[in-house]
Amino acid sequence: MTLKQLRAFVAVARTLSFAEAGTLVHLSQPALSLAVKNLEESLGGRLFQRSTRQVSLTPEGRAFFPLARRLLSDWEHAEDDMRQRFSLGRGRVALAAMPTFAGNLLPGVLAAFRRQFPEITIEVNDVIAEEVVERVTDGRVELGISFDPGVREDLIFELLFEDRYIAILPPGHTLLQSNPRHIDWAQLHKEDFITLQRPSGVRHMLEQRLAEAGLGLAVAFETHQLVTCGRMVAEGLGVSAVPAMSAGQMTALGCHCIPLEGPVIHQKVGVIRRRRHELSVAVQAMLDTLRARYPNAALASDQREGVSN
Amino acid sequence: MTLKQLRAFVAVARTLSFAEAGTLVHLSQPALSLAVKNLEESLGGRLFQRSTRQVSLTPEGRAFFPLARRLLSDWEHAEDDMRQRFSLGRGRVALAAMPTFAGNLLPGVLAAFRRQFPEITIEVNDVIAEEVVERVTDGRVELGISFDPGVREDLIFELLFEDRYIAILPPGHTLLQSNPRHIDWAQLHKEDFITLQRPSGVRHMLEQRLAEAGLGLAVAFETHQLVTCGRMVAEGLGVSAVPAMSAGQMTALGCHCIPLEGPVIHQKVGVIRRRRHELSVAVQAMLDTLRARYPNAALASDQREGVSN
DNA sequence: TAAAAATACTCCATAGGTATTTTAT
DNA sequence: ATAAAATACCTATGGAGTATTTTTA
Repeated sequence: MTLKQLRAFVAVARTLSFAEAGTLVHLSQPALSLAVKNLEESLGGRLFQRSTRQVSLTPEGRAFFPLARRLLSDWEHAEDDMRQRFSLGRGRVALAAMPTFAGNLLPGVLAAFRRQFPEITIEVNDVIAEEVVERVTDGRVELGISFDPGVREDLIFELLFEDRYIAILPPGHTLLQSNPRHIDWAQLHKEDFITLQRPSGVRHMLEQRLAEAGLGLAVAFETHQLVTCGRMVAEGLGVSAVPAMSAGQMTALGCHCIPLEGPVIHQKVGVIRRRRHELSVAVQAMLDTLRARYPNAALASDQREGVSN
Repeated sequence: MTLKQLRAFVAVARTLSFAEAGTLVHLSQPALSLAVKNLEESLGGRLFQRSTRQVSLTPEGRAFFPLARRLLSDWEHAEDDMRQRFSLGRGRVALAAMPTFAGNLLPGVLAAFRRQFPEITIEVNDVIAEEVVERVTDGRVELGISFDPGVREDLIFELLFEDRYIAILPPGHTLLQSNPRHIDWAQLHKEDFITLQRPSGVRHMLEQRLAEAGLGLAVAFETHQLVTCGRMVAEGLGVSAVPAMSAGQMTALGCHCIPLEGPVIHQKVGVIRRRRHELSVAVQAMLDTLRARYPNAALASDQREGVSN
């Protein structure tokens, strides 16, 4: 039993005429005759009762007809589904992003992506940096956006941009009166400091870097959410240091943002994926969207990738 | 997308090796390579991520795998189902039979049939003669067993046997004292007569024939069921005339059976089917079983069929 | 007698095999 | 260096077309 035989059978069963069925399937009448004949031989019995003047289904043919139609339609659906996936007419992107990115920059990325590929469903896992890495590692998501997890045999990290810390202060704060272009960590220490509680990728990263610079944090308040922290600063409860990528959000909350130096703390933010695991077409498209959004990082990451592969 | 390509894909996806998959599908490794390559081209993307040293599924391939397996298994089930039908390994016989036949001779026929084809399901419609004809005519059953419906453009009647009426009397009845080989209708009329109520094929046929012979029925009792009639006779309430094919049943009920003459009333009992409608393989087998059971009628009915076709 | 299916015959596409090359570990 | 997939090339099967025959209403 072959596909062509099945198509031939269905066409003849619909039209009850070999010649007419031929035009339907774009085949000659003898081709249909042969196809049906071979199908009948392969199944071991007649499907049509036919004279040169009339064609009708046998009881077996009648039983086979709905079955055959179903087989063909399932076949075509499956084929279509796969073609759609490959042509980005459908598909799914599962990604994880750390909250600072997910809440600030990701929405813009997703909007751009969705404009281009409206049929692709997107699942965003808004989890802390460590969890992002974990979810990529065990395959729950194909893509992660987080800090550089360091050299890992099983992962590829591709830099998108280097983030840095900025200070957030209440508008009109004394430190701002001289209208400085930046302020130092040392200056910030004299103020009530609000920070994020552990376990937070941001907090962890921050402490590590400050320790390297010989500085510690004198913490007045701790919060769980960056939003809360921002609001507390805006209300004049203290000052804080947050990743630059959340500057927009902080300003919106009523904070004043200003670059932090002495030292400038950089952290690599990029895309993490599994090594030796091909990305689905949809996820590849998402990765391309991300790259297009952060073209300045392209050179560095390309080199990095070249080495790793 | 072709069947062979799908089989190739599934084989490779199972083994994750083109060479090994080859042995599974009885194909050479290059054949598999080509098949998968063509499938990928037809779908518009890669299904496997492969180097010469290792083969793994792409995300799309992983999504396609269960789909492909399902398509193949549905395909094979459908094929199998049809082959089974044709080889009588499965199938269905829907037939209608008038009660006298259904209750007396049919069980033996069905037992023989079932011994030979245990996988065929049988649906018996135990309905009066007229209803048998109707159910065959409108296609609710493929086969009917009843009286000859007469010349019909849309039906074929094939004689199985000629039934005749027999008298049933209580054991030790006066008519039996001379131990006769047969008795006459006229003799029966002097007794209390028990008959079947209208509408019954048997009763109808009987009255028609008696009227032709110039006889009427003086009915003492009427019943709906042949069994009731038999039991009433056995209890000495009267006598009756029933089709010979129910002789076994009547004897079992305690009646004495004896041929009825003056006149001998014959009625053709046979198989009715639709003209110009092929029988399913299963029903054809049932028809053959019936013919084998009544070989004496074969000659006559073959002639009849020769004329009618 | 005419219309439609079956058959005959030819040709070409493609699937499959063998031999060989390429590639990654 | 080796094992496995890809490629090259050839052959043969079978599917599709045209022309023709057969059949039945």
